This record gives sequence, structure tokens and C-alpha cells, in this order.
Amino acid sequence: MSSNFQWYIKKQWGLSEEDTLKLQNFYEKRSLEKGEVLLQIEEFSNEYYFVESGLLKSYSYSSNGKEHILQFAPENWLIGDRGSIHLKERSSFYVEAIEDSLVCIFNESFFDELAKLCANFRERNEALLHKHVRHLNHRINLLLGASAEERYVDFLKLYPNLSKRVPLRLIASYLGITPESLSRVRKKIAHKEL
Amino acid sequence: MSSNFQWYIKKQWGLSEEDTLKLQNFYEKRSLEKGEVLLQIEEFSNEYYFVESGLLKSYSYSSNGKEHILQFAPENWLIGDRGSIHLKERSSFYVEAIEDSLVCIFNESFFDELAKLCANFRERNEALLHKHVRHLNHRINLLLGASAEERYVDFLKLYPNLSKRVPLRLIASYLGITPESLSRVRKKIAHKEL
DNA sequence: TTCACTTCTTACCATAGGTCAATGCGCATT
DNA sequence: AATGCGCATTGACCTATGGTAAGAAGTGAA
Repeated sequence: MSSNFQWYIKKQWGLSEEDTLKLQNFYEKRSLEKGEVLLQIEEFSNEYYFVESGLLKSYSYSSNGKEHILQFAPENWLIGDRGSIHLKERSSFYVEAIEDSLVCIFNESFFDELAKLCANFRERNEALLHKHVRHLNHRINLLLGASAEERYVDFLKLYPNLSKRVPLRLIASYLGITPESLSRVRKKIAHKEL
Repeated sequence: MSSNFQWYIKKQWGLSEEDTLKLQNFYEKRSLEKGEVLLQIEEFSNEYYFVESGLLKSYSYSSNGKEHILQFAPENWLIGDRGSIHLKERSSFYVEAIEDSLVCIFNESFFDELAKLCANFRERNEALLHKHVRHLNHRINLLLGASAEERYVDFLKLYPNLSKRVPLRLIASYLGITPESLSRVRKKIAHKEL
């Protein structure tokens, strides 16, 4: 019986069944209750989290005290502050469970081990980073110019299943609008679709 | 007489004088007139641009036809669509000269060469990427929650000299507001400072 | 069931920022 | 000097979104 994480390692990094098993000593599983905080802001972290099941969010607060969600991490997503892990800096956001979750936790030593087993680890890892940068640029573009409605539609594309699972106020926080505005946007869209 | 680019290579990548010279065959200089486009969107690019002198911008258009500036690149900045270069995808933005400029152009082969000469090239390169990701996250946070005024103040910190050099309408486009709004913001700030 | 709690919606007004139009200012070209 | 052009500013108005408050609907616990 293989976990999502093992499947992810095999698929994403192209490891064999047995190589995958070798990595088992380099990560641990942990179950979380809704609301549990995995990573505090301003903390020195060196951990990545792979979501086996459940749902996490990363977020921070702006000067006026409002929470802003940087990212959601449902099943099979990886989350962690790369900056904090590799640059040895303080983390720039929180990570918290939105639902009861099961995560696989690992740190740089896991990656070191993975690099030994995966021939083109560097290239794949860099490619992931580049994709992430692209995604962030896309989001910046939306925030610079798109209406609340357009941003919501884009959110639905990015996280197809989340609109039912996540409280709207969190989606609003991801979009940079108030829950009330999101409510209005949804109403408007619902009318269109009839 | 050494150029900014050579200085950058030495400082950023820790190369010796002679190693720096070895790289000379792997890039070319090009002078640009204001308004010249270095990189078209949707183009397959494999080039990085280092700004010797002058000023570039990267930008794209949103659905409503408005220009959004992703980044300014004054002297000693590096610009290019890493995603396009390394992932072999179409570029996601334009790069254009705002002032008459002199740039050093290079591609992956320069980096291959650099990697041979710089022992910890991979680490440094990754660190740069991580820093870039941090910066993008910071910008997203601002766009999610900060007022036009706060964003402008942040811009002034990031690009201390640019507010005098760049037409205000471009700064507005970077901030995601209209030139008129920026004008009002500046007026307000000017009053505060008296 | 009832109570407490959270989420979502709606309604009303407030406000930041957008839009449009007029003006004026530099600056280059002739 | 005169003309024209791009840019910045200003003012009047408009719109999308925020703020606040209230109520409705769902959920879970006692």
C-alpha cells in the first residue's frame, strides 16, 4: 500500500520502486488538526511539507492586520518557505492546517538523498522553481489589472475543487478582496450561467 | 577598463580576473535606442540581458489592454524570462528599453561556462532564484493588501533612483494604478513631508 | 431540542481609485 | 520665437469594492 508521497516521488522524480523505499528514513509523517500551525512567521525553518491528505494554507498579515493567503496546499501539494530553508533566513509566512491533515515532513537531507538517486535532480528542481516563478508572475499580473471577478475565475481554474471545500472568507483573502465582495461576485457569476 | 558586467561577474560569482576574461567570448554587447524591444511576448527566447547602462522594463498586457510592468532593470540588473530560457516555453512578457541603453546579451552556454569556473555555481544560482521568489511574494502581499500610497513608498525603497528617471505613468503601471491616482498619491505625500 | 458558533448573504452607505476632459508645463524641432 | 508632442496635474464625476450591520442557514455540542 503506497502513499501519495511515494507516488509523487516516483512520478515527479522518476525514481524506481526500490529507490523510493530507500527514502523512507528521510521523512516523517505527522497528522494535524484543523487550525494547527506548522510554521510560524519569522521562524528559522528547514522543513518542507507534502500534503498526504487534508489542506494547508500559507499566509501572512499586512500592515493593517489583515490576513493574506499566499497559497493553498491540498493533497499532493508541496509547501514550505524555500527562502527560509535554503537561505537560512527567517520564514516570511505562516503555514497552517485548514482541515485535519496528514503531512510528510522532510528537510534538506531528504533532498540531498534524492539528488543521489535522481540523475537529473538539479534540472528538475530548477524547472519546478522556474514554474513557480511563472505562476507568481501570473498572479501579479492578475492583481495589477484584473477585476475581482476575473481573479475569482482564475482561482477556480487553479484550484478546481477548493471552492467547495474552503470557507469563502479564505478565498477572499487569497484574492485580496473582502468576503462580502466575493459573495457579490459569486452572485453575479451565478446569474450569468443561467 | 572593466565593464559593469565584468565587475558583476567577479562580485556575484566570485571569479578571478582571468576567469572573468575567459567568459568574454560567451556574451555580446548591444546598444539599444529608447523604445527598442529586446524580447517579444510569446517568443521562444534563450537570452538574458545584463544592463550595462540605461534602463529596461519587462511588461505584459492584461485582458483589458492595459500595460503592466513586472520589473524595471536599471544598471547592473539582470533581466530575462527564465521560464522561457530554461523550460523552452514561450516568453510570458516583453522586454523593452525605456532609455537608450547598453546591454550584455548571453544565453545558457554562458551559464554552462560560468558553472565550470564557479565552484558553487548551483548554490548561488538557486539562492538568487529563492531571493527572487521572496521578492515576488512580497509584491503579491502588497498588491493583496496595501494601499496605492503604501505600494508607492515600497517602490521608492526598491528602486531609489527611479522615481526621477522614469515617467510617472510607468511607475503607475508598475503599481497597478492610473497615472492620475499616482499624481494624487504624490501630492498627498508631499504635503505630509512638509 | 436548544444554544452557540461559523459561514454566507443582503442592504446601506463610505471611500479609494478609475475615467474623462481641460490645462499647463517642459522640451525638442523647426 | 513658434509649433507640436508627451507628460503631469487637476477637477468633476463614476464605479468597484470596502465597512458595517443584520439576518439566514448550516453545524456541532450539550
